[in-house]
Amino acid sequence: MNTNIIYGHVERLSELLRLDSRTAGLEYGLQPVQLEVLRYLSVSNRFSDTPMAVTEYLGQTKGTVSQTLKVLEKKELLVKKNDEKDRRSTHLVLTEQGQKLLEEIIPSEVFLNACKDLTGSERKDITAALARLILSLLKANNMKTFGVCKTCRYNTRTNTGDYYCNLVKTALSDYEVELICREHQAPEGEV
Amino acid sequence: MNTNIIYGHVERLSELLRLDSRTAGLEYGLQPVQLEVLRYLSVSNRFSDTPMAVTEYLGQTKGTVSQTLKVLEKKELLVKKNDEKDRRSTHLVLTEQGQKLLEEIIPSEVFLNACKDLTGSERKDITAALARLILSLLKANNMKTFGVCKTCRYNTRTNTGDYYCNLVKTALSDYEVELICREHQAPEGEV
DNA sequence: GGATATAGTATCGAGTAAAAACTATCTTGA
DNA sequence: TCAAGATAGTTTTTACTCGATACTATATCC
Repeated sequence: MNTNIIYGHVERLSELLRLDSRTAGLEYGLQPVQLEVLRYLSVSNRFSDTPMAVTEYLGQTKGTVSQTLKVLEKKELLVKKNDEKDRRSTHLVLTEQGQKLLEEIIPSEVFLNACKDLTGSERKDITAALARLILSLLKANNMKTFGVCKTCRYNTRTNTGDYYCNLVKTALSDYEVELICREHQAPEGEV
Repeated sequence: MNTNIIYGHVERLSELLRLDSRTAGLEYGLQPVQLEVLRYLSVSNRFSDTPMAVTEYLGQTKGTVSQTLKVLEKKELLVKKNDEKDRRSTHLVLTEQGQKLLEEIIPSEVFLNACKDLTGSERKDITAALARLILSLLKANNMKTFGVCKTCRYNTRTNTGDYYCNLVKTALSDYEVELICREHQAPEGEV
């Protein structure tokens, strides 16, 4: 029964966000999914900024995602850059305009007002609760966690203190370890 | 900044639920919104089971909702009954088939598995956190709370112990006070 | 070096959602 | 009391989402 209540709440919250997102994107002619893609790309690292990564993130089909990206490209909110090593693959980079638009629209005025209504400890609780639920859902869906490198089991530090990814065998900058990676794996033992 | 993280989490959760809902409804040819309408109607009271109430709940336009309802009616998951007093108004009643379908599909297997992963206290925390966030969002959107009569300021008890709504001036059964009402108002002081 | 896997695109069809125009009924106020 | 306006709901049109399917191009694996 408890589960039913949680489901109901998540459904309600989901609908409210969709409404908010739809309204926020409206004046720029952007759909909820398009905003979501922009937000994802703004925080994804260089191994995770491809159409296929977006596809996995959204859980949609690649054809659908391809369409969405085409629209965003046409609106000049992102550009496609060929991968130098793998010529099948393209990287999606937000344009300055795209980055700016995203910062303007999200979070929306309404969402910010809603958060103002919360105390600091409420925000902390809510953040933790959401993260916990998302993790369980991802696990149940056999979906990847899309966490940032800093929290990944593959991330290590060299004796000079630099970050190094053991999966792709590459050094990562202080900036990069804060970005989302499609290969992210929680440390063993955690969930 | 905290706010940005919350927004991101809600967006992610929202996308995951949508995916779940889409998958769950797929084999019955039902869309996420349609499931949402069915779920709402299954827990709404006799003042809140009209197309207009659904419209308010979803935050969509009445034309859109009218389309959705038409589909559900055609699938024989609900029937429309004329209001006896106000002939403009119709009540939406789930058919046995509709009720059964809803119970079968929602929450989905995947969602249930995700919840199994949570401890009792985690569930409690998550439920509370979601409720808190939803309330703030509704407030910021100037939307109604859609709570159950039992928690409404208009709900009172007569000296015989029966429930009575001071807004619509009607007695309510023990069953009815557990249903959602579109006129729901939190007691004064609470948010 | 040929089979297979992977990244991505193009097209089509079913469905969502808003906007605007419409009907029917109810309420209100001069 | 009856005309004006408010309310409940439908229909039509248009733009967009998303999945399915079929397609091209490149990479990988025996």
